[in-house]
Amino acid sequence: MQPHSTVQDVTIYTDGGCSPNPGPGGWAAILLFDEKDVAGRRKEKRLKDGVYDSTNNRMELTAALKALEALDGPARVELHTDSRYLANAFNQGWLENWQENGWKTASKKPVKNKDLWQKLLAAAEAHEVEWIWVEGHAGDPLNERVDDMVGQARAEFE
Amino acid sequence: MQPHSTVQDVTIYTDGGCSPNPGPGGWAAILLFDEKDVAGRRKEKRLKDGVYDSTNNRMELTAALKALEALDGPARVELHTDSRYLANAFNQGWLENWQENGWKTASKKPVKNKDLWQKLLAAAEAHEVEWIWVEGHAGDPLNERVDDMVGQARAEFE
RNA sequence: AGACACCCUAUGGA
DNA sequence: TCCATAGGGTGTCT
Repeated sequence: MQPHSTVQDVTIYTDGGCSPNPGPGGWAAILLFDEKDVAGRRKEKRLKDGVYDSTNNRMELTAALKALEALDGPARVELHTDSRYLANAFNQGWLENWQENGWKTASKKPVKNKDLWQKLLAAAEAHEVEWIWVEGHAGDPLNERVDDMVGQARAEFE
Repeated sequence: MQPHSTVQDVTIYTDGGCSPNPGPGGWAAILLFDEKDVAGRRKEKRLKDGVYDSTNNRMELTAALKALEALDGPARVELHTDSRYLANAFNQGWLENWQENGWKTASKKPVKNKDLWQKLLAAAEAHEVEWIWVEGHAGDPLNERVDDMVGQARAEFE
């Protein structure tokens, strides 16, 4: 046995959507762990679910939240999302500003989806998360898989 | 020939914008006269132009200025604008205050666009102008036309 | 603190 | 083409 860091590396792909927006929605996440299974394949977890009525952005946030909550212990995470809304909130310091300003946007209006943002902050705190924005139609096979899963999840709530 | 008043009635639609703001800008105006042409259609004048660098507010003011300057003789004018900046300057007495205070704002700072405001005052003096504020996306077809013209004008200066 | 306008970005859809 | 969900900013005034 080799010694190993207690921090695992995880790559996560997330997506979410509603049709129409707002309306029935779905989200999905694929977690790829560094650990291998007995066959030598990268361990993987897949999550998906839906709701009868939501918004595209809430589904994008939910996908990331559920993925982070599905981690067993502290992890170094690369989380891929096609949502600028989500990626910029972390990468452009939006969340820090909102927390300092009492959750008001730059135009002094209440930040939407505050409940999810706060859960997301709590869930991300335990880990070292890198938020990676990926262009919507970038052709990455993993992203196409997640997209399919969102459609499947959503279909059960139409 | 019928006798007619020397004062004509004119309805004017104006708009202006920059993209980005500040940046390349355009303005446009549609003037609808009461006179009919030989086909019995309301006579109409359309104006538009652009500049390489300006601000949204300067473009809104310019649209109104150029429209008033395009009138042949004294007129009763209904001028439609979606700019509160422009409409309030005339309707809320801002301009009167500025002239009395040596072109200082309520917070003692120099009024911006003084050059355009002064030309506008001069141009409006010859007429009886009613400044009508219209909500930006009110769905009025004439306003949509003017909006299109602004885009066209601006496009030549990008 | 308020208002209007001008935009910029991405996603989700019809 | 259109709309909705969301954010950032500037131009201007009271």
